[in-house]
Amino acid sequence: MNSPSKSPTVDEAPILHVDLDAFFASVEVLDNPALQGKPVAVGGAGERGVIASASYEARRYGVRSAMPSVVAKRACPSLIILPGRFDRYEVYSRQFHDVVRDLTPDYEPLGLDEVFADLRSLRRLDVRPLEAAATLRRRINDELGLLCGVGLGRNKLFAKLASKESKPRVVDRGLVEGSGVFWVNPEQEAEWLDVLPVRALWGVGPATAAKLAQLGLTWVRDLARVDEATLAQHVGPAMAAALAAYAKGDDYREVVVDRALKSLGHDQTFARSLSGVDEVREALRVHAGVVARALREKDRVARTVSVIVRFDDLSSVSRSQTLSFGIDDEVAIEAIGEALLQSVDLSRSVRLLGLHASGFLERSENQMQLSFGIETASRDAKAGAIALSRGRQVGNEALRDAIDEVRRRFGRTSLGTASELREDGVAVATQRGRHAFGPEIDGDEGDVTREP
DNA sequence: TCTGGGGTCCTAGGACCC
DNA sequence: TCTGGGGTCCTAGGACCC
Repeated sequence: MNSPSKSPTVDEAPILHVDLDAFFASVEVLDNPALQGKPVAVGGAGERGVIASASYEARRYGVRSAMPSVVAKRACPSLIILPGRFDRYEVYSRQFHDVVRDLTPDYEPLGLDEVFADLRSLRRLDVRPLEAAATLRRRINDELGLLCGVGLGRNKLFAKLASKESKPRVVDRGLVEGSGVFWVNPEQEAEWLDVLPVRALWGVGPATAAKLAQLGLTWVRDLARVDEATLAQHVGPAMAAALAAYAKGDDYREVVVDRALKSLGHDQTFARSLSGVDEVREALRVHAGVVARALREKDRVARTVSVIVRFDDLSSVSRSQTLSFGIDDEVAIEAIGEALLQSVDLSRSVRLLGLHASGFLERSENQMQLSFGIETASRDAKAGAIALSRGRQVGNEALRDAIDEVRRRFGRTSLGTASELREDGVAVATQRGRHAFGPEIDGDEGDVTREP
């Protein structure tokens, strides 16, 4: 479908998409050459593990990412499943971004192993997209030792489809080489869309595909014959608008440079489900440490804390609380988390516990929030400001008020833990000892030491 | 075969303000 | 006295992406 005689200009192929091949697994092979040529995967090896990345040798046996590890192991008994080493992948990811940045600063990462780039600012330099893509690919291979596919197109939709097309494919357990670089010529866009299942579109997963199937919509070309209002009744206005655009080959998503982080968190599925309040609380304490350290590392404070609990039947519930000020320390995050958990039925086995922070403020904004609180007499912010004036980052009083607020919302006598509340309704976390809310919290940047 | 962990975005309902 | 509509924020849940 490529027209080899023509080399598009930047205006004909403005968007580029790069996707590293089998990224995590490839890094593992680079770090341990003895793995070369073997079926390797990165993921959880336990009963509840899933595959995050699989080498092409593993893919020949049908191993795919998101596949449960037990299934993968059955498909490929010799599969070597390694735990993820995300610090390593981040090192490679940064090098990958460095190479892309040499081409253009107008790029947008997606996860660790993909980027979109907008080439239009290179117009005056007479950059030819196909040549630039080939150079990019060669450099990534030479300098990082990694293979990748590069796609070019009029927009993100076609650039991404093109990079996928450029990749090696498993056919009848054999590996078929990809072209490495692929461009969807605008004249051929319609032909492309004609043969594409809706499931191939960005944002169409199993649930949306099922809804569309009920409407008799299987192919992208089918989408062009329903009106957007009808579509919206089934998939919502935003999805309907996106699908209607994709069906015409349009995609209004821009390449967003420096997308701001909006939330961060930590989730863990336990090899053995937790049972009882004590086990869940202990896990929450560990989670709070992880989240707090991540916040401080990224120099953020968060106003909103959320917990998510998934039970053995895979149903889940979430609870969240937004404060008038931001926090970044484990004691505060844990305390809010504990208060939130009080309205969750912890008599059921807990398969997964998640703790998330969002609603970020800059540290300077947080100070303003706290100062402003004095004027508005907002209860928690005022208390926080008073505490701040004493040299503390967030005061005990502010936090206590925030926790009281959670209590008001859910009621004091929540499931499971009511008997463990102190009579004055303060400080859930003080159960474990003197560190929780006592005056010894001085809000410095160091970790609060805790008893084992 | 039975579903991870890092995230983003959307929706709907309720509270609150104007 | 009863009533409106729009905007914004918060919460809970769901879907999706890599």
